[in-house]
Amino acid sequence: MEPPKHRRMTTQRLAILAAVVEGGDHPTAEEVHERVRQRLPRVGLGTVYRNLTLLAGAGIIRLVNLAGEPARFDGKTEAHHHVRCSRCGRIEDVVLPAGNEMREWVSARTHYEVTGHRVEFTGLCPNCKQAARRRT
Amino acid sequence: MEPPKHRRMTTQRLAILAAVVEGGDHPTAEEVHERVRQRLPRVGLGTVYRNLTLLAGAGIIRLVNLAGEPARFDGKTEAHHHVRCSRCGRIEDVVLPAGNEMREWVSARTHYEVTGHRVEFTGLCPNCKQAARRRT
DNA sequence: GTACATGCAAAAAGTTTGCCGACTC
DNA sequence: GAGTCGGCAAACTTTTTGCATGTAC
Repeated sequence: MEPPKHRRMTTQRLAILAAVVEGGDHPTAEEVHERVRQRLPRVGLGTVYRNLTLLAGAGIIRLVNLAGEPARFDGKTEAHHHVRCSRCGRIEDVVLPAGNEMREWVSARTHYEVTGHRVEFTGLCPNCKQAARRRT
Repeated sequence: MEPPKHRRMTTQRLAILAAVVEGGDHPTAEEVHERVRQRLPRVGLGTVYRNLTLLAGAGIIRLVNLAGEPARFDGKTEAHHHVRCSRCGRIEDVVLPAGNEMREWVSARTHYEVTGHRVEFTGLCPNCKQAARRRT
């Protein structure tokens, strides 16, 4: 369970990183796999998953992970959210304003017809706050 | 692909509905299965999925479907969002205010230490807006 | 040379589906 | 009695993992 001490920059890892960053989109692991295989045909899907997870853990790429579909990866690590088309599944970036009327704002900005949004908060519940305090 | 014309209220369907509504929590399909099997031991997981999907489609329960975990179901159908503990996975309800400072507000209201939130918009992209118009 | 990384294949986890007999209306 | 529904098991999709070999440092 110990994380590795040193990272090695292998051909595969570099190609996987490039496939996510240079695409400028939000590929699934499977899509990354296809792209990488055009240059390195022997790369396995397991390797793709391992490296995407590792790169996301290092903060080099972002795990998008929208609900109800396979995970996607994003070369842009700055804070931003996403619009997803409920019909074709297409995903685009959205930078939220601080203020109100978010749906209208997003709709005007992206030319999507925004029909819904989901907000999900994460954090520590009261029990876990205590538990974390004890262990620190 | 045609949906059934008439719904029948079977013992199993009723028990599955009860397991979600009476629990007052956010069970996964597997958890619903366990609860139902205490009274009806021969119920299969497939039946549970079929009925949860059907009930959610009819708007009787809600599919929660947080990112990165198995789908969950919610007996409360009014508009509300969720806080999830990133440590133990516990999920609670949150009703959002219209205004700003959402994270602080959620934190004060739920006693969670809110460390992150995700916002995901859904709708129709420009292409699909046109396509939908054509078909209507 | 040593640890980390890859390839391959098997397995795990979550969900869907096909078939046929059973039950609801 | 017609048509929906449930039980069971198989299949499917996405992701993880074990193991022997390969490779960056």
